[in-house]
Amino acid sequence: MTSLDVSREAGVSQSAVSRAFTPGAHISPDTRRRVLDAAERLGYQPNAIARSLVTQRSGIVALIVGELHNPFYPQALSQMAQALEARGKRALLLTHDGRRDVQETLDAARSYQIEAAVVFPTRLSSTPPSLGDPLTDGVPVLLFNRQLPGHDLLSVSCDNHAGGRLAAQLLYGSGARRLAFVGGDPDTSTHQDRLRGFAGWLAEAGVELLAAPARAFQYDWGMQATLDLHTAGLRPDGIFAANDIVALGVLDALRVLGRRVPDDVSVIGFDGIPEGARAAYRLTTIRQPLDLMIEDALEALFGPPGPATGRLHPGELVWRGTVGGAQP
Amino acid sequence: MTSLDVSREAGVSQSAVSRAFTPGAHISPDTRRRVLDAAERLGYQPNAIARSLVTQRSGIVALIVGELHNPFYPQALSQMAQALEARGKRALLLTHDGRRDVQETLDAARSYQIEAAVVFPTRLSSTPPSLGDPLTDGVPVLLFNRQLPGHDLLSVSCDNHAGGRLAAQLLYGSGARRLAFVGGDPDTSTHQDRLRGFAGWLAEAGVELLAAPARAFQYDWGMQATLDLHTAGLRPDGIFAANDIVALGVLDALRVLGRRVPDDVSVIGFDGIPEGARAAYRLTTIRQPLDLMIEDALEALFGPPGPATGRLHPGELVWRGTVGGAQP
DNA sequence: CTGAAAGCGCTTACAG
DNA sequence: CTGAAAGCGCTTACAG
Repeated sequence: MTSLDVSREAGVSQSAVSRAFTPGAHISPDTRRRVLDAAERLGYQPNAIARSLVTQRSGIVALIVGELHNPFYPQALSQMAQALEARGKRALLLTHDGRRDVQETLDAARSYQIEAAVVFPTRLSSTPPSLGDPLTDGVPVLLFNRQLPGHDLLSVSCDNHAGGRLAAQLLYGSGARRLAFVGGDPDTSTHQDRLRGFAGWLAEAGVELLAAPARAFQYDWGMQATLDLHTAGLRPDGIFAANDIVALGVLDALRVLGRRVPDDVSVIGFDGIPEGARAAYRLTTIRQPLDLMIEDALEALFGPPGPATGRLHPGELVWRGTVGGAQP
Repeated sequence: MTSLDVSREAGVSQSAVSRAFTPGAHISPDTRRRVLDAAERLGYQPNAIARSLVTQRSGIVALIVGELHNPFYPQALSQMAQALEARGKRALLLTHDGRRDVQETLDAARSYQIEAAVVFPTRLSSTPPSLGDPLTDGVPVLLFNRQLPGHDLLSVSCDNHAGGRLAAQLLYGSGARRLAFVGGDPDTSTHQDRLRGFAGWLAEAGVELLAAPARAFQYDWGMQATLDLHTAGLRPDGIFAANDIVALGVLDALRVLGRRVPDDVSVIGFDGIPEGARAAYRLTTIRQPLDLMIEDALEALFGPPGPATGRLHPGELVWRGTVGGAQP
């Protein structure tokens, strides 16, 4: 079923059929009606592939995702896909398992004439050399929630550094003085920036950072790190977890250890995943403004050229039950 | 950068360039080498859009997802995308918010000449009339983990009915006699089949089903339903939750109520999400064999025509700590 | 406003 | 094995 079939059915030229489906094309309302009716009868739909070929605009945006352990990312992914649809774009989903190069995945995507690519974090740091300019080569590439120093890629992130400072301030404000950071993947900018902010504020306040073990953004790790901390006799009274998933592990470990939250120890996370709101946790956290970040990402990719890199969005404090003292 | 550019660089015809990139094409190793080298130098990649147009095979498969509240689905989605890539297909991600018709989403996808579509469940039941044959119209459509009676769609599911029976048997085996089902979305086949299996087995055993409240596949609902059950004085000693997410809510409610698991009450879930394995839950559950289901889905879509509908995979018992008695 | 025609970048008979 | 040519289903100057 092609536009030619429709043109015959409607008694017009094939060009007219094309115009009827092109918003803003010069075509009389009457002709458009006839074409649309004929198309309806025949169940015709324009072939987006053919259109892409001639217009040189595929309308396709690559979404590259790694492991989806952290519930923050499926949500980001699905909201991004929706936002893309709202702009008339299509999302091509590509997975990246961390073993191969992101560049390879991008190359594969590029054969579909993608207009842009959004990379959702995995352990990006392991492959920076290849993530240089050749990658962008024509298509804008945006890192969501990661930054790669020394590379000229677009990027939209939460202000992790400021979030780290805020976490320190809040924990300090709750009265805690024996403070620990339970990190995530130490090779990621999110981990690094949050830690820098946290440690920086503490240093300025003259408070020692008790410990900062790091390994992975995972529940199990949060639990184990907390257990280890106590085995080592460190017994912090304030813990900043690198993200919410880790924080949940921290909280469950504290439960096992019999330490009361927030009476004995205050805990704060980062991300704002729905799970943290559950009655079993009531996690106080710094929420990433996902809606804004996604809007901004699309703006960076498709809007007028602006600052090429590192758009930062302040996190929002979500005050629940795991940090002691009064809400600031 | 087109095949013509490469042909000039390599000193061959444009056809030769095409053949060099077509596996199994008749081309001398020498010519192929020359072309590939030239392509490498110029950074050429075949245009998949143009290829799709002429071969009439886009290699694109639509993945239609709704809300991703249940962590089971992001995982299914990402594994499906990977499995597709392994077969040389591409995943076009489309969202379906439940307000609009699935048919609309599919129509939009079809303009990209998709070769197949996989629909991940949302509240599908609300739109059955439109999910008829016109939808399949050329492209095979597969419902993942849902069945739509009266429609001739492909479908791959866990054997929910058998799973429900197993849950009843296990709970009964643990000594429980006051049994409740905490349902999910009552309009879905997963909810319905699990309940039928559960209630059926109990009926045969002559055990009364205490209650079967249902609303949504969500943590909060699991919690609320359990609280309600106890407020109503029902105090079950065995609970089958419609899925794991609901089961976690059930467990947290029981914790709040001070009822010990599995001493006072046994709980079993369905799905096998990683979260259920956490120390805070140790949920006994019936795991859906995701890998097998995905393989089977691809087989149904791209393999030789087989039984058109309703492939069922038995769930696997994952014995952890929330059902009393010995492991069967 | 409308139609005939060129052309987007490929694949694939066809002839050699 | 190789090249010239037709054609996939569209959009878009171009002329009317």
